[in-house]
Amino acid sequence: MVTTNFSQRFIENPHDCPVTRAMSIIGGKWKPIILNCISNKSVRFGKLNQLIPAISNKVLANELKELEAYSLVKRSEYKELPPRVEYELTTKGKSLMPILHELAKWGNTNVARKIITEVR
Amino acid sequence: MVTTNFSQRFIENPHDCPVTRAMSIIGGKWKPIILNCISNKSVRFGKLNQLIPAISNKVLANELKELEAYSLVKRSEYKELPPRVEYELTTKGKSLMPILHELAKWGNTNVARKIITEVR
DNA sequence: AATACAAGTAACCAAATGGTAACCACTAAT
DNA sequence: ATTAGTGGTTACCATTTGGTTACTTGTATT
Repeated sequence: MVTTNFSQRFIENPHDCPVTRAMSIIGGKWKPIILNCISNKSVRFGKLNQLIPAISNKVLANELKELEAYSLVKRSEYKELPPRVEYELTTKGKSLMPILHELAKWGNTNVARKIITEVR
Repeated sequence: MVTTNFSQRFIENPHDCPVTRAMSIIGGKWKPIILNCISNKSVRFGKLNQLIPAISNKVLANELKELEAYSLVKRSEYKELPPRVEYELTTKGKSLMPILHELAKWGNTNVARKIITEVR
């Protein structure tokens, strides 16, 4: 049985640790940001690129593909002209919302703000 | 005013987004795992290396230094022989516990387990 | 005299990640 | 004929991150 507290447990296989599992799935530089952007509604590729201007379309495409492979995100292609592709959270993806919510909450604290402005 | 929901907001500066702030502080490959390991009690350097065997001591030392610079972790050096150094969460560091908790909770779900075993 | 322990550091190298710019397909509008 | 819009892909390169091994410091033990 695997528990949540690993403070004193030797982890032979890194993936026996739930935090390691979670981080290896959504721990990329951009994944939580992307997930957050599509957490309310489906969003088009181009719109995501606008919402996250610092990401290149190559990386955005890669990250979305990965999230789709994990079935956390659903890609819907509409055969229109010009083409339209929408991304949204699947039910599995929505199970990440408590994490995203806590991340956003903490990221809004003064602790986080100060670290960004003073240390980084 | 900065809100938590950015679905339709253009983010000129990435750090205007709370999720981006949070990820740029604790988003490293090892940081949440380290924080999780010291979340209950102070832990020695060598013990951390045992708890997270996949991390090299160079990287562990670097990550701890960064977390210390952010005042999320406190380093206590005991002038004994052989030397003893203990790491623990500061009050600020403890404010991360809801995130760590949600990460661990999600990492324990079947959704996460299946992604690890089937996709990665 | 050599070895061990703990907590690192230094030098060096390998791999992963990220970024840039150009390009493609399709059709409509100019 | 060219340009525009959308959602990418490809090739190439730069940066970041991570890993390995050896070394250090100081005392105690063998």
